[in-house]
Amino acid sequence: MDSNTLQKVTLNPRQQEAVLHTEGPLLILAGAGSGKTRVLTHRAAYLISQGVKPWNILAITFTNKAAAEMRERIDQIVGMGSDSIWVSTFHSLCVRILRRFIDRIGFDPSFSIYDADDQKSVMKDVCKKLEIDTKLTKERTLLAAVSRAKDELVSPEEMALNAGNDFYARRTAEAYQEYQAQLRRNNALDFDDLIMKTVELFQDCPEVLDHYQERFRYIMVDEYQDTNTAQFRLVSLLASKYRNLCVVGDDDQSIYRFRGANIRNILDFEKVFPDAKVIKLEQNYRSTANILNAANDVIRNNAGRKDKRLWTENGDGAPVHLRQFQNGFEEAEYIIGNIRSHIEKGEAEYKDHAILYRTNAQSRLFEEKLIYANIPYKLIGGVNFYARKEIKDLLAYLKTVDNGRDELAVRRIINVPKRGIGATTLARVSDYAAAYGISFYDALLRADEIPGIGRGSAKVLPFTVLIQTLRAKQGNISVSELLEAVIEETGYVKELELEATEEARARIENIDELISKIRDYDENAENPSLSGFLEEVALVADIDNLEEESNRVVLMTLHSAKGLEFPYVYMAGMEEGLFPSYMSIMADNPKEEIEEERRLCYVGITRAKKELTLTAARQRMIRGEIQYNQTSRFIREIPQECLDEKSESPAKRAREERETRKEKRREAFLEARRDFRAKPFETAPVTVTKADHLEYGVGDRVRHLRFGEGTVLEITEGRKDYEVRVNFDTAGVKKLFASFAKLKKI
DNA sequence: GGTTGGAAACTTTTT
DNA sequence: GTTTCCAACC
Repeated sequence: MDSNTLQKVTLNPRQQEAVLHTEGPLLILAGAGSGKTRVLTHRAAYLISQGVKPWNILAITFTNKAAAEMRERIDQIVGMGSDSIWVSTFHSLCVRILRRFIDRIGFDPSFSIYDADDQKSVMKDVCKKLEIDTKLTKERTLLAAVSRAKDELVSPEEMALNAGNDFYARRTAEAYQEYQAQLRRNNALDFDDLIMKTVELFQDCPEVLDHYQERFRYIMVDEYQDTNTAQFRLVSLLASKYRNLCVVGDDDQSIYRFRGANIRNILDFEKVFPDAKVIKLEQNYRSTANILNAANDVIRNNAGRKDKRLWTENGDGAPVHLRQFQNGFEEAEYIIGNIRSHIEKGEAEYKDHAILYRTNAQSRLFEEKLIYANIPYKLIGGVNFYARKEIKDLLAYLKTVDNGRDELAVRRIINVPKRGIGATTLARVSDYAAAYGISFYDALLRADEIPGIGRGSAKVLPFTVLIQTLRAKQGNISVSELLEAVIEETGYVKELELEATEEARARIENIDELISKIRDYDENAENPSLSGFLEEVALVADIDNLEEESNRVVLMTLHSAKGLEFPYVYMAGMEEGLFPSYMSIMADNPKEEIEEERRLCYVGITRAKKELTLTAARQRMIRGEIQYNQTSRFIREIPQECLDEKSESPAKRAREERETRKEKRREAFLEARRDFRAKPFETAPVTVTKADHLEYGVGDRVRHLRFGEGTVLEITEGRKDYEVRVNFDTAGVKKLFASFAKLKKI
């Protein structure tokens, strides 16, 4: 590709400039919807056309999903050699580097990666050991302090020095130190360590740094506004030799300050790299003018931002809709009704709609209403699939097989299933391990030598025999066979089958999904290995599972929505105290915190392509208490002329009716949700699974979640699904799709 | 050593 | 309203 062909691929002048500027530092300030991924991918293609070797290019993103997307788009325009370009998230890049070189800084390359749950267990242990009263100082607070320190590349020793005579600061530093010691004993790193240790490695081993500097001569960083100090240092170290660093970001979309993102990284880029070229992309290709004006006028209220204003050649479009309701139920009902009317009129598909909210807790109401309305949806966020108990249990077996020093994993499963090994026995084992300087698991292997264990050792034996057998098999069998062996030997699924509750069934389904995920891994990974699989698992985020092909309404937090776009966007819960959150209003530095909330609002608004609807409720149940909230200040910041405001009439349904039905519905909801939720690892992009047969036929009596009982009038077989016509006793005749309706024969 | 019930805490966002 | 934790019981 030369600069002439570049003209043909419809890049605007600013975008072209960014693509053509290949040498030296470059800051691209890319407003929402301004085509930055386009620029990045074309830039990669242009670099290669100029003779740059594909393997000398590194592109860093924050999520696997973004990385996969960029990879795909680069493949499309680059063709040959594109797969040698490294497109990676910060975390997987670091893991890859550390697996190869971490022994240089005294770690074992087979380290485990600890998630938030694991971190909490470790910190709990630390508090016990240091006699920190967790009623006064929460593990969470300590972990947050540790995380912040790591984001800022502050070591435990430095933290101790900085603490001076402040008692709490000193205790925190002690906890940090002990926490690191425990991780090291378990041969584990937490998320923040992945970045910090890589920086440490680069600083301590110039030859390793040089190796990667030579490797990555051209570096691009996406979502630069979300980098923290450690990530910034990492990138600067890598780029310091050839100085070909291109960062793309939008200071107005910086929404991860709470996670350590340092907005100064983008605001001060030109100070750190005085020779940096700065290019602003302000033309928006995504939204209508009304939506854009709303966004511009909201964000304008923030101080200390880079000056820019998005514009578009698109038409005004519909006004931004604003609706206020009596409560959250009506809000949800309205939104779902609105979505349904788009579908019925044939204006849009399910997947064209996204419902965005501030907190995960708000999703439940929408889920309920969507189920009743027979609308397929995909929920992003909440409890991560890999954080579920059953999944963590099984993974802990695999981790124990993989890394015997991961004491946390061993302790997690030593009594799963129940083996009758008590706290006393475990304490003795622990003491023994400490006394002989061996790992917890190795101490278990010598259980019969441990004094004071008595019968305990007989109980430990079957466990160690199981693990040893699995270890012997490892290498000869695939990862999925290993997991199946674990399930078989432990009787994990059998036990759940015996329980026969709704919850147990859901757990079994999750396990089935884990099995298919591992099979998928075995078949598709380049070099499938147990450690490789565990690593992949540790680094996925829920958003990575959002498949564009699947036709479902999407539910997620405003944070998760960054980088996505939808024709119809609903921002729910636009209330003071909820959004902006109570926490931000009451913070020590409310100005800054509210500015962050405002950026979040800006992100939400700019997700919409065609129509944006803002909703609020006058009263809302929060933690079982009713709260009365005013509409969000952000609504008031939107100019009247882009708004179309209507107040909706009170609820049609009586409240008492809700109360009496509540219990029944809860059960039904839990059951339906289990079937309804999109499977995290659906391999085929089908949206419905047509059943082999239906358990009911014409003339049968059936029950529907919302419509109650009725008689089946007709069943027609479509290509993808059965269409069932039912005459409901109270609701009349309805046409339903079998896979969504979940009709039960009675 | 395991089970159970009730109190307490929790909710801002997550790679 | 839901989840987590802990003490008292079996």
